[in-house]
Amino acid sequence: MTEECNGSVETALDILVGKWKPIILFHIFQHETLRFSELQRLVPEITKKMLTSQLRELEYHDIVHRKVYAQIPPKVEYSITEYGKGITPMLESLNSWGNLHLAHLRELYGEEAVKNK
Amino acid sequence: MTEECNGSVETALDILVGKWKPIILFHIFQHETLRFSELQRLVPEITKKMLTSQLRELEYHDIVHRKVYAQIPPKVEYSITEYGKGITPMLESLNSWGNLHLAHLRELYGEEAVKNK
DNA sequence: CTGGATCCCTTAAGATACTG
DNA sequence: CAGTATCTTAAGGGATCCAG
Repeated sequence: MTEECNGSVETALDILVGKWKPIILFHIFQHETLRFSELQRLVPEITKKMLTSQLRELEYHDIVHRKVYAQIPPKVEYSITEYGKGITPMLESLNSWGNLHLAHLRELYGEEAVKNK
Repeated sequence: MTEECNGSVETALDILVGKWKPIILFHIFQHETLRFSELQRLVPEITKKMLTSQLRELEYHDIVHRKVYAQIPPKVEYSITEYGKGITPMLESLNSWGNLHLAHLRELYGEEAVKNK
C-alpha cells in the first residue's frame, strides 16, 4: 500500500512540478485557448525552451492539447483537454490549502520571513 | 489574481516536493509517531542527510513535530502536528487524482510505458 | 542513535544563437 | 511564429566520513 499511495501522489505531483507548469495551466484555463506567443507575453520571464518543454510534458499527460495550423507563419494553439479539466478539483485543493498555509506561515514567522522565502 | 493563485499553489507544492516528502509523511501519518531510525528502516533508500533535511523542512512548515529526548543514546520522535493533519484533504485529492491519472496513462500508452517512466 | 560537514555528480533551468 | 540546438550555471541529491 505504501507503494500505491505514494506512487499516485507522486504521479499527481509530476504534472505540477516543473517551475512553470502551474502558472502555464492557470493561464490556459483562464483563456480557454492560447497561442505560444501569447503565453510568452503572459509569462515574460520564461524562456522559449522552458515554455516548450513544459507544454510538451503537459501534452504527454493529456492535460493540454496542441493544435498546429499548417500555415506560414506558423500558428499553434494550446488548450485544456476534456480530460485535463478534471484536474480542477485538485488544483482548487492545492490552492485553498496553499492560502491557508501562507497565512499560517505569516503567523509563525511574520510577514517578512514569508515574503522573501 | 494570477499571482495570488499561483503563489498559493506553489506554496502547497513546496511542502510536497523534495523527492521524499510524500513518502515520509505517509509513514508518519500511518504510525502516528516514528523515530529517526524507524524512518530509515521504512525508507531504506534515503540517506541520513536527505531524511534530516526533508524532516527539517517539514518541521519548519509546522507539518511535523520533532521531539527530542535528552538522553544517551539520543532519541528523537517525529509526529504530525495538529496543524499538519489539515493537509489530509489535499493529500487525498492528490492521491485520488494520481490514481485516476495512472489509469489514464496506461490507457494512452500501455502498461509498460507507465511502469518505467 | 541522530545527526552535521564535505565533496561530487546529475539534473533542472537560464542565456544565447539559429531555423523552417 | 514557433520552435531547436548548444552551452553555461544553479540547485538537488547521493556517498562518505565525522561527532556528541
